[in-house]
Amino acid sequence: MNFWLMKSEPDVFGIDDLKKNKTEPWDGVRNYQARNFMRDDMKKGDKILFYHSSCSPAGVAGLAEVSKESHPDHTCYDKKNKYYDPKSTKEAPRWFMVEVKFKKKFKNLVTLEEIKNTKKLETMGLVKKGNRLSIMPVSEKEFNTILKLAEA
DNA sequence: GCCAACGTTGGC
DNA sequence: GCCAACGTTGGC
Repeated sequence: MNFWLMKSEPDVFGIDDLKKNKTEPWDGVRNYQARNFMRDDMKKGDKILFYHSSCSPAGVAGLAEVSKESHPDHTCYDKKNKYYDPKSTKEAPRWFMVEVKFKKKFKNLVTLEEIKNTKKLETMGLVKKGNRLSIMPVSEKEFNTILKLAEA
């Protein structure tokens, strides 16, 4: 079992949207490192911290889990789609995605500020300088610490 | 809207 | 393979 943090902009797709849709294909990821995590390491049932970025306040908004493992991201084949990539073909797909399932919305957002102020969480990729990945691994300890903060 | 940090692209 | 130019991310 692995643990992950996935970023999303709530103006575009937030925890409430996931709650409403129940599941969501995580399409549009066009970063190789993030793609590799989805393609190679994310397994069904893995737990996900759903993070709201580019908003105020930014922070972990709830929990999700992987409901479908890696499969090609179809949005790169569609010329009209903003994620269209002519270098990715059906024969040799370049981009992959997983499907995520809603688990829980936190009563209280665990804000980025709180995370920064928590000693146990200073190892998180999220708060390391220069890390702008939209998907990143989280340790079980970090995951549980976030849960505690959410319940506090 | 600004801007620092970083990834990607493309000419050489 | 280098590196300048450009695009994107994301907190503030």
